[in-house]
Amino acid sequence: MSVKTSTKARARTGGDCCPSVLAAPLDERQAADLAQAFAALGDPVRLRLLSLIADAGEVCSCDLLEPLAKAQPTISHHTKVLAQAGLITGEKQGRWVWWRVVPERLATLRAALAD
Amino acid sequence: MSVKTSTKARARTGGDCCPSVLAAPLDERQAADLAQAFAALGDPVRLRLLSLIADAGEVCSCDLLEPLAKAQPTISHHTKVLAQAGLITGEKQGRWVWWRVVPERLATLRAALAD
DNA sequence: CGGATCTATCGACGGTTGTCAATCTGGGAG
DNA sequence: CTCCCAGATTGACAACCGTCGATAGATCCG
Repeated sequence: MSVKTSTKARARTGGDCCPSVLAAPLDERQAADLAQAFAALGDPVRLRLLSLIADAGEVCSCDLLEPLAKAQPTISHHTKVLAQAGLITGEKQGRWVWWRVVPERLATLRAALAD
Repeated sequence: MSVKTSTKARARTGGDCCPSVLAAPLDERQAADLAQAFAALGDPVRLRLLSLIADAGEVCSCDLLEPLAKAQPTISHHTKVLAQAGLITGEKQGRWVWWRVVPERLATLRAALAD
């Protein structure tokens, strides 16, 4: 199976770098990676969370509690999911954690939806 | 709060047409709509299913059973989820249902990940 | 009509997920 | 050192999700 997919897929998608859903059938590995990222976006609270971080540039978790109206462990859970999907990154400074979006990861997902 | 967000958001996103996660904080409605679509993409089997449909242009469900190695009700379930998210559309012809992708919906999601 | 085929629906089962109260950790502030 | 605060972790619970066997509906063929 590797022979069949490699030639076709590489020619159209450029290999494993940035697979596209539309260009050629995904193998299990690519599908699993992309699915994890899309699943992270598949929750309204996380989407708004990401949106708030993007809008502010840098946000500490404490600033997210009020606009999202969720308990602190819930916010912590969601930031963890987004971070594990590579969509945000957190830098600890003193007592606070400063969250920022990872534009490259978003670009990867955008590319996956394009041909 | 409606005053604050309406002016800002409309100016940067063009209203409810094609909201962007990065441009301005999403309201609950936009977040819920986008989250449903991204959640539909958040499963490896559905991603590969979408990929197969896109690659073939038009596919009947029976051609999806073998490459995905899933039972027929499972395939039917996944096509339903993708269709409800607006990502694919099915046209019944005789005994078969021909599935096609909806490029406009994918474009909406791509726009949501851009600024 | 009767049998065959494609698809959708139902019911059930196990696993995952979103949520929060309670608790733990670690880094300032006094 | 002690207290306080930001954040992570744990445990628990309900809700949801992916999967499949069984079944039902629809359509074609002989």
